[in-house]
Formats: sequence, structure tokens, C-alpha cells
Amino acid sequence: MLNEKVAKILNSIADYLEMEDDFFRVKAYRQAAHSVEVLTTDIETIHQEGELIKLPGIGQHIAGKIEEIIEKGTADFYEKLKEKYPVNFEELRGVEGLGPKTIKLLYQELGVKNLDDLEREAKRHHIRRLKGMGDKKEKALLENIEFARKFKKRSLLGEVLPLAREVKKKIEKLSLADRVEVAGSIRRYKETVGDIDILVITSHPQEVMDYFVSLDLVGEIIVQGPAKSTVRLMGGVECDIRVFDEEVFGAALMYFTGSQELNVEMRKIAISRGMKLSEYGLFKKEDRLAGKTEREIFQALKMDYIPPELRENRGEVEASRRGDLPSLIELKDIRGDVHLHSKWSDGKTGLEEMVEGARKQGYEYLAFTEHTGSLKIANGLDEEKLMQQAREIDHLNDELDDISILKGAEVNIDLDGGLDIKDEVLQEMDVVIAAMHSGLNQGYFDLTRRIVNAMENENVDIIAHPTGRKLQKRKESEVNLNQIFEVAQQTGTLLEVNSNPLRLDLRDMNVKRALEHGCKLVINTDAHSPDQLNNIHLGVGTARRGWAQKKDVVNTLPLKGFLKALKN
DNA sequence: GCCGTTTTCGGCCCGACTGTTTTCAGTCG
Repeated sequence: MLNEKVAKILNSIADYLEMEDDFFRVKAYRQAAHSVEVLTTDIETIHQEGELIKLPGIGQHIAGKIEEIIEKGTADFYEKLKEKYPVNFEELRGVEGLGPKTIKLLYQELGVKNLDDLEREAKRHHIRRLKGMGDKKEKALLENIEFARKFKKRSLLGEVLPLAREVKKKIEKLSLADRVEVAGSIRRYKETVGDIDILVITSHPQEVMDYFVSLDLVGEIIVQGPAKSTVRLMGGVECDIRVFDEEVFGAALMYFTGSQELNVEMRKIAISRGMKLSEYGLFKKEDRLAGKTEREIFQALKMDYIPPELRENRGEVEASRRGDLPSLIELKDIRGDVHLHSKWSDGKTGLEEMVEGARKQGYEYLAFTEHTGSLKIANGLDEEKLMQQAREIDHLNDELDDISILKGAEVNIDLDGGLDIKDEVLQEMDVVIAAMHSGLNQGYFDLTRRIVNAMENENVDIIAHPTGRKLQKRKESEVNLNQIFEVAQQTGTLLEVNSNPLRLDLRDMNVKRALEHGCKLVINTDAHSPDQLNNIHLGVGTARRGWAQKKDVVNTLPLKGFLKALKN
């Protein structure tokens, strides 16, 4: 799949063009990049069929660039821009307050190409002498370089969401706010998060702001005003808080939930109906038609309500206008977690503690799926041990009447695509998960073949964390997902949405692609301790971002139905 | 550079804040 590469180059071109004055050309390239990014089909296929220019925002010109990228791996135009501006744009953009115009100025006047150059020139006080710059700007840049170095990455949703909820709770406890909501990419359940956005309705803005900036979670105050304050929390994440009137809160919530791309679409729709949409409401001339709730704004624009997880401008606007949005799976639909570990392999607690954790989630069933033989590092179980655990589970089940424990294993797919547990033993298991834990750097064909081999084994019910990625650590392995989805559909193998905050694998877009291939999913936590069972909402959020409905996810079924949905 | 149930040319999302400015450019969300 070249989709990602094509989108990246188109976005880079837009970055470079931002330094020039043709603002609308920048927009065109960004729109084209977005179109490619959200594709669920292979861009090469679309190119072969001559359908590139049918994609939104892609015309003759950009289609030509894409063709070049597919055929040569790059585009001349892009190479020329790189020569013209040999700067590390991405790195410099990471510095707060440094935009394309300033980057261009700094490069042309002082030869600044990267953070080190920037720091040197700021320390020499060369920057304050430039047009439009001053001592304050120079000082701010110097301070922000440090943060750009330390926290250049976005944070993981799984880490930031609890922080956001804590801030929300504290403000609610103060009892001066009528409503507190977390907005932004957290509300959309995006896998990584830039900052925390909190919106408040209050008649005591000053007191709320004073309280907010004095929280012990706060490391540094960046901006403090009556309507908006920004702080940096301990650990480096920025947190914004904004005050709105009740009458416009829905509009504000919609606006600050984003995404940016969706906001743009929504405003265009408003304009096409002779209205104007902003964070202060939906207006016709001076009259506010809607704004109190998100729902009334959608309604006034003759659209169905779009759940936050879908707000990425990936086709949800059209679906909403057609009345064709999916009815997304919800957290409460999950009836069991079937990828769990205990002390038997590399988990932290015994079986009983995990069962108690699953009970707290309100589940009907759970499955222990320990690592197996060849995965020595995780204390993998051999056939004998697996059967021993199975007998212990039988005993436990005899004592329980409110929840069922399933016997399982997470078998390792070896370098040849074989499994490390014999079929006779796998047949005894209720749930067999197969996963790759080594050799992830092998070539494309080998990795794909390993997974396909595993799926063709009739004992294998689930492929766990199919791409093996770890957020910000290891990228998706180079597998042919189209082929994997096809075989999964044909063999009835379930694909996992793993809820581990570092994995979220399949990720949102791949969930959507899998569903378009007719695959079925299972959402698991892969918990190694009872508290990790709570991560399930991250998997559900990811599945929702991939347009998954209850019927697509088999562990929403009651036990009998679930077992029936497995192979055999 | 793209696009068209008002358009093949003239548009292209909106508002706030900051720092540099005497009316605005750049950045951010």
C-alpha cells in the first residue's frame, strides 16, 4: 500500500508551499492528501483503473504527481521544493509559535534549518533584529525549543484520557461550573492526542480559572484569561480550558471536538444553506438558529447526529446527509473479554483475581489465553501445562454460576507460519488466538504467509494484534492486509481489535477496511492484570472510529452465540 | 490547485490571540 507514502509526500508539498504565498494551493494539496489518507482501497489500484481524478480534491495536476510517486517513488516538484527549502520543517513546526512564514524568514535571513540552528541564532540575539520579530518573540522561541525537544511527540490516548477525566472531576467538585466537558481529539478517541481541551459553562469564570491554574497537576501557566486559559500539566501535556454560555455550548463543543477537517465541511454546508457556523452558533444573518446542543445544529443543517468518533471527514458527512450513518457499537454491548493472561504465563495475578475483574466489568464470560511454548520470554506454556490449566478452569467453573471461564491459548506463529502447540491440544480449547511475536521485520510476503497459514488452521479462531504495531515505537509490519482480510473472511477467522493503549491494533482505518471485506471482529484487552481490563473502552472507541457496529463484533453475543461464531 | 442543482471563473471556514505594530501578519485551534 503506497497510500501512506503518497499522502505524506502531498502533505510535505503543502508544507513547503505554505512558505510561499499561494495559500489556496496549500489547501488543495492538503485536501488531496486527506483524500488519499482516508481511502480504504489501494491507491495503485485506483491509479490502474484511471480513477484518481474521481477522488475528491484530486484533479489532473495532482493526479499526475501521484502517478509519479507510484512509478518513481517521488515527484520532481517535491524534489525541487526540498532543494529550495532544505529545512527540517516538521521539527521546526513542533516549536510553538513557529509557523511557515517565520520558518522561511529564519532560513532565508539566518540559514536556520533545524532546532539546533534556531537555538544558536536565538541565543545570539539575531532573531530579534528580523522584521516582525522582537525580543519577546525571540525569548518565547528559545523557551519553546526546549519543549519541542522534550515533548515533540503526541501523547497516547490511554495516558492522557485519565488525566483529562481527573481535571474534569476536580472542576466539577468545585461546584462553580454548571457543566464540564472534555472535547478535542480525546472525545473523538483518536489514538494519539495533542492536548487536552476542556469546556465549561459557569457564571463564575474568574474563580474557575483561578482554581484551574492552581491545581496541583499544573506544572506551568502559559496563558490565563477570563475566557481561556492554557497550562502545561506535570508530564508536559498542554491543557486548555474555555468558558462558554449555555446558549452556545453545543456549538463550542462541536467546534472544539473537531476534527478540523469536519469543521471545515460543516461550515461549507452552513454556507450553502445561507447560514454561518462558528463556535458561537449557527446563524442566519444576525439570528442564532441553533447552538445550545450539537444535535440541534445537525438538525438545523438537515443532518443526522454524527458521533464524535466518526468526525474525521472520512465519508461521515455524506452518510449523515443521506441518513445512512452506522449505529456504532457501544461499550455496554461487550459481554466478554477473550484475550487474558494470568500468572500461568506472564500475567501479574492468578485466575481468581482476573475473574473478579471481569465480573466487575459486568461480563458473562472471559477466556484465559496464555502464551505458549516457544515464547520463553513470556513463560510460555507447553501442551501439558495448558491441559493442566484447563483442568483448573473446569474446577473453577464448577463453583461459579454468574460468569463462565473459557479455556484458551495465545499460540505463537513461528517463522514458517506453523503453530507451537499441537492440533490435538488446540482442539480441546474453546478459544484459540494466534499471533506473531517475533520476526516482525521479515519481508512482506513471509509475514503475510505466516498469518494466512495460521488462519487456514481450522483450530485458530482469532488473529491477535494483526499488524504488531506499537504506537510511537514500532510501525505496522509490512503485511498484505487486503489478502489477510480476504482469507479471514473466507475462513471465518476473527480479527482482533486489541485495546492495549500501545497497540490499538487493528487501528481505526484498518477496522473499516476489514469490515468492507466482510470480516468479523473481536475486541479484547490482552490484560495482564485486573486493572487492565478497564482498557476495553479504548478498543471499543477504536472500533467505533472504524465504523463498527454491534453486529460486526462477536463478543457482543451471549456466550452460546459467541461460541457458535467461532470455527468448528 | 480544485470545483460547480445559482458558477468553467472566482471563489475557497472562522474567530481569537499575540506581538509587533499605528492597522496588521502570523499562528493556533
